[in-house]
Amino acid sequence: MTTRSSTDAARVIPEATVARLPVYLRALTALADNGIRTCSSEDLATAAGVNSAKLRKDLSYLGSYGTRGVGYDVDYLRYQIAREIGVTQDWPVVIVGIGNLGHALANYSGFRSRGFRVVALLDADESVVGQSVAGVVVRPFRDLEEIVREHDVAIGVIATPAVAAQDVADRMVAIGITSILNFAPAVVAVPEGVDVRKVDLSIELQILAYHEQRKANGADAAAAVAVETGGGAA
Amino acid sequence: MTTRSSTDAARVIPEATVARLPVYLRALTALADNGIRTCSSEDLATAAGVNSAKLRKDLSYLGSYGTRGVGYDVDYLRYQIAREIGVTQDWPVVIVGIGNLGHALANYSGFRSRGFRVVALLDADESVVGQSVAGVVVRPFRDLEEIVREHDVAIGVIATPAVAAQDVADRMVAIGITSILNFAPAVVAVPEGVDVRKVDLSIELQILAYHEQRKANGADAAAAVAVETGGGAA
DNA sequence: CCCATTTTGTTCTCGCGTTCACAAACTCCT
DNA sequence: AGGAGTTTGTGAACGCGAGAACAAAATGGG
Ligand SMILES: NC(=O)c1ccc[n+]([C@@H]2O[C@H](COP(=O)([O-])OP(=O)(O)OC[C@H]3O[C@@H](n4cnc5c(N)ncnc54)[C@H](O)[C@@H]3O)[C@@H](O)[C@H]2O)c1
Ligand SMILES: NC(=O)c1ccc[n+]([C@@H]2O[C@H](COP(=O)([O-])OP(=O)(O)OC[C@H]3O[C@@H](n4cnc5c(N)ncnc54)[C@H](O)[C@@H]3O)[C@@H](O)[C@H]2O)c1
Repeated sequence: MTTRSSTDAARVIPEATVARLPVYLRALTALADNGIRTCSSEDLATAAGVNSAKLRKDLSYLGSYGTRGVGYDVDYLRYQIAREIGVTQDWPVVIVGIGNLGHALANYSGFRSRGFRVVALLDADESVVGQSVAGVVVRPFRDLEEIVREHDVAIGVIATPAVAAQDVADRMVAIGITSILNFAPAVVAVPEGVDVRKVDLSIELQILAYHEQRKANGADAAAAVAVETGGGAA
Repeated sequence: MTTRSSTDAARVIPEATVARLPVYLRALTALADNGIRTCSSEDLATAAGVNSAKLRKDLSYLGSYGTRGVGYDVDYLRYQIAREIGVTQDWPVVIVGIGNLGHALANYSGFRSRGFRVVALLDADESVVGQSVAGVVVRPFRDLEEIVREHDVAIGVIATPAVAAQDVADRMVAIGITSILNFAPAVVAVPEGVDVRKVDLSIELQILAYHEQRKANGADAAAAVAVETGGGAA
């Protein structure tokens, strides 16, 4: 009824699983680097920091790539996960906003090794444009459309101040970018069909602070109770 | 029965809600900056990028800080959320690994304005130690204990290469740090009672790549079907 | 060749989070 | 004062994800 290959029939991978596949991929790469050719779900789960039942369930959404009684072939599974995620070829990426963070991102070697290729660095500030960062010359933001068309870019990274984030996102969307990674602490609205993921340092720290405060309060309360009951640990 | 204040009686805030409180806090700050003194759950939900039912339910875990028929007082709610998260005072933070990313973090002004204060920058590389970054002199990693004791630091940030992450984390935990924000692409194991949060650029990009690939495949499949059925949209 | 052992793939159950829908509570206008 | 109009706070239904538990499949030894 369609020309689809049998491998993608009705496969809907849960979002929670999709978010873990890259972790498994990284763990498998680490195992391979250590010369390990086969591993059990237990081994891989430990390396990835999850429990083995969850790991097996996640992998089962991709297909049956293990061998019962044996485990998984590291290289084979690695390839299958990479194929599923879509990082067997490199994705071209543009970074907009070459300030403190943009510089760090441009210098990040992990991009290339994990399925991405920075094809351009863009900034609106004329004093930044023309600088060479990590061997790439920063180009003016207005060149975005030309670059996106030339390299068929689908993924854009926003590393501008928060006030500029929505404008940059709007421009990206208008030009045809359909996936955005946003480092600016701002909610960006995009039309249906465009994915936005947010990386927010302050939020992460504030979540830690919340739990830290609870730990302190809990300790206080426990101490208070201990005093009241006259109880003392051994 | 205890000396606890009435405000923390049996309040267990769901983790998903905790993760959104910082977003609400930021949205409220933005509203306040625009001179808005009161807002409805609908307004705030829009600013925070969530739906209003979820927002109200989240806020209800903190208490009843709104007024029916009116909405929320922006400053009052902002204070209540900040108090709940624990960012009414600043948390001292140390950053370990002053490379590309560490530099960007050290220069990030958003720390200070959101409840955190960088008390030290640390690195194991002697050629980095002594450099002044964002007005702070980088100190040798071995000074960690002294600094943590002096400033009563509970939160540490890891921005070292992946291979060093576990060692750094172990050292932090040994010294008494109980919350870690890890930027290195590595799973770090910590004892119970220590919180670790991970920020991983590559994982975020790979998740985007997965959906991007699906969009492409979906379009292909739709096109294939269109061809097969002889169907053509207007 | 058969059986014990290992390890996967899957089913089932439980709990959490999201969303809907509405009663309660407040304001403002007449 | 009373009623119309708003908006909050929450009870209930639903769906998804986590984890336990087990059947199916492969290996290797006797
Ligand atoms: N530095 C960090 O470690 C860090 C951490 C977390 C979040 N962030 C966030 O990341 C973003 C960037 O941070 P930063 O420290 O690099 O800021 P920055 O001010 O150093 O750099 C921002 C860059 O964006 C450029 N820019 C501004 N408006 C633009 C536009 N409309 N189009 C294109 N480029 C534009 C500026 O010219 C500048 O070069 C900010 O939103 C910040 O809140 C930074
Ligand atoms: N640069 C980025 O934009 C980026 C993005 C995502 C993730 N990361 C990750 O963040 C981490 C840092 O990235 P980077 O580009 O800044 O790397 P980098 O190599 O520039 O900096 C790492 C720093 O850590 C120091 N270091 C190494 N071992 C240490 C130890 N045991 N104790 C203390 N300090 C030590 C090094 O001296 C160096 O200064 C890496 O794990 C990287 O994968 C970086």
